[in-house]
Amino acid sequence: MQSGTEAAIGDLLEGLSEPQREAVAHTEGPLLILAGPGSGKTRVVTRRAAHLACTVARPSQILAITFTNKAAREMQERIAVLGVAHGMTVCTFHALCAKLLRWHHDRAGIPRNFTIFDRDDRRKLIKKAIEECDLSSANWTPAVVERDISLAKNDMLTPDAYEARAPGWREESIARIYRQYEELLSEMAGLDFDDLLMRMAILLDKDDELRDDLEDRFRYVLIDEYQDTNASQYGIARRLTEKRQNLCATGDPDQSIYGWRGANIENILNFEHDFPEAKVVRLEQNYRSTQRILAAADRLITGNLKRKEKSLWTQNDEGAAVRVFECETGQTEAKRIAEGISQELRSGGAAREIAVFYRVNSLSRVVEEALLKAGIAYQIARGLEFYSRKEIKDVLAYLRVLVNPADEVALLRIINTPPRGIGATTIGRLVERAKTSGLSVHDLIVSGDDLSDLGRSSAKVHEFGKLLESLRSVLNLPAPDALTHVMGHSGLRAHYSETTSADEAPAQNLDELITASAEYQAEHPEATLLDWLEHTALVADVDSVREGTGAVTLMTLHAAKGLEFDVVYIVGLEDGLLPFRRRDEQDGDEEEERRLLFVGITRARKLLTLSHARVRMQRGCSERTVSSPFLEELPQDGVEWDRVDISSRRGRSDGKTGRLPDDIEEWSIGTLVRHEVRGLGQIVSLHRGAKRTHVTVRFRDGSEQTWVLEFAKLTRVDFDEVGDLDCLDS
DNA sequence: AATATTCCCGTTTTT
DNA sequence: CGGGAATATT
Repeated sequence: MQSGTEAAIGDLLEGLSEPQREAVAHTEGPLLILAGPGSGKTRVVTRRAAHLACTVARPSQILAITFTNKAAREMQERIAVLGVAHGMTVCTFHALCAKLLRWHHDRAGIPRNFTIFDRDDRRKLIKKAIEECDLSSANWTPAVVERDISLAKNDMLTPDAYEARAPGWREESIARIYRQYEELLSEMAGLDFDDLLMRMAILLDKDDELRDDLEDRFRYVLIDEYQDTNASQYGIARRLTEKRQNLCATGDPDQSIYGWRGANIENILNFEHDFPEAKVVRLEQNYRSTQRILAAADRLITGNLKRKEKSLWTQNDEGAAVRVFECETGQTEAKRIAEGISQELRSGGAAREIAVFYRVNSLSRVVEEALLKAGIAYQIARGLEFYSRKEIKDVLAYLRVLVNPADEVALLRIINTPPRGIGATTIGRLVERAKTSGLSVHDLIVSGDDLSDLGRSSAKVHEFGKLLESLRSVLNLPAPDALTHVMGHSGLRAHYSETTSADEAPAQNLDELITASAEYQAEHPEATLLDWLEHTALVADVDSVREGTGAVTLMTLHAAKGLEFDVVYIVGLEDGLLPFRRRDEQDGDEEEERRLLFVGITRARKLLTLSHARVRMQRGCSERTVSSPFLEELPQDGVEWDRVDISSRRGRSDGKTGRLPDDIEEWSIGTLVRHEVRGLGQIVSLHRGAKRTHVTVRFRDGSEQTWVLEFAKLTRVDFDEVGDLDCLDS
């Protein structure tokens, strides 16, 4: 910051386009950077942070907030290269809130040792809340209730506010469950993901002194992916920058893809209204993709009404045509992609520069199988998979209980893991007893007083209590040592080693967890066990994507945001899948789906391939598909349609997708039919609509399924044929 | 109480 | 198809 500063500042402004330079050089006051894909946003943002640190601020006064740990890490690294990172705070919203809430727990009115409840924990607790409200979880699906509560929290609605906003029979019940759930959380000193944000937003709202302190501490705030902020995050952003208005928001309305998580695209659209003094910079030149890829993206996104007009342009080459593969099944689709990738690799392409994106995780399977068969190495962006493994959650649950004894979800997980003779009835009694006595289950167990009514089990429970006591000492150890100790003394290590012959993965995963914690400890020497535990709760899928692994990357379209690859495949461009639509056909947000595809397309630098299958197998049955309307929104020029394997398809070859209408006469209730996958069945109902006929078939196992007749893979079966089929089937 | 078996249900997308 | 829960078995 002293000598050579002039030169350093000069360097930071070097080699930038005019709008980029403007953004980097901006210091005081609100700034909105509308950054199209591949427009060098990260470059601008990191340089601007460095520039601030060289001119008007100390690094410690700069706060940069991202949505994923990966983005935070990358930003930190790229600022470090510029030589000024030290002391800057770069982290995710969730990590920031967790830290601040821990630090200011007394002001927030929560215990210092709160634990973060993940999705599974939350679901268990919601289930419990539903039961305690005397509602049936058959009618009140935990998943649905969970979604509603999460959305309410993202909008910063308390149960009362939620109920007041949309009064009704359903809302009343949800609000009751919500209240009960909050009660349970607070008893257990737990916060879910949404709480981290909402509590922080509320705290900043009401605690002037704290807000003042934080505003003085963080004088320059930068928020990445502003289009994905929800009400809580927006509240935090506003409150943290009230005094100085030094908020720099970067984002792109066309890449807003988290509406389902409560993100409000209006936050970025209204930025200039919120900050009338705001300077707005548009980064529209694309440095990433070929002309043809960019043209496809640009043409597609024009279909959206809710957006800020942007004209994307590039000086890059025209490039190869965008390809559209039409395939017969998901399997042939995957096979063709594997072939394409093989070819790419043979001609010298690097595997790490190739990616496959899909709308839903379940589509990864077919692709994986095809890549495996073709001998192509791949990595999947699923960090969560590791942390959601049984053995890993078991160990972490021990630590959670040690840190926060009130954490009943974790306690019930480990009370009989590994098996120690404490069964369901005993656990039920303990929980009941805790409820009536007002003690936590943990205290009940550890206090050791008369548990004699538990009979033979009381000794085992007592023993478990002693185990917990003896493990307490690990709280002061570094994470790797604590883990080793807990794994050894709890019997988990032995438990998972015994089963080695069948499956050795669990034992290996335990080792891997120790390694991971050691890595973390090395990176953060000051960190406590609690810090590490918090860290494990806040990892995301994308965070696990490593660079330079020499493997093809597979991930969801959501996870792909912010990344780029030379070669990109996007699979499953089928109506209902992309754009995704729920089964109960209340249409989703088509504009958001379009943006999602836009995000996917714009990840590609050189070669883009979109594909769809005419028959898609999902949850065990194959169904006919309709190709995505988005495909028709692509430009005519520069897009090459490839329907090469269509000739190999079975059945009609007249090009019609459904049966002729007069055919329908032959289908009625009682008709015997055969389905490709499910076998023999009988039509039990038939509903004729204007365009489509819905048919419900009951199979021999008693199950029923409904299809659109025109698309169903059903064939009529004659009575005399049935005898034979019967023999075959039985 | 622990293990083996069947059955039932479902999901976008994620911090 | 696959995971988790209810159910059957030892």
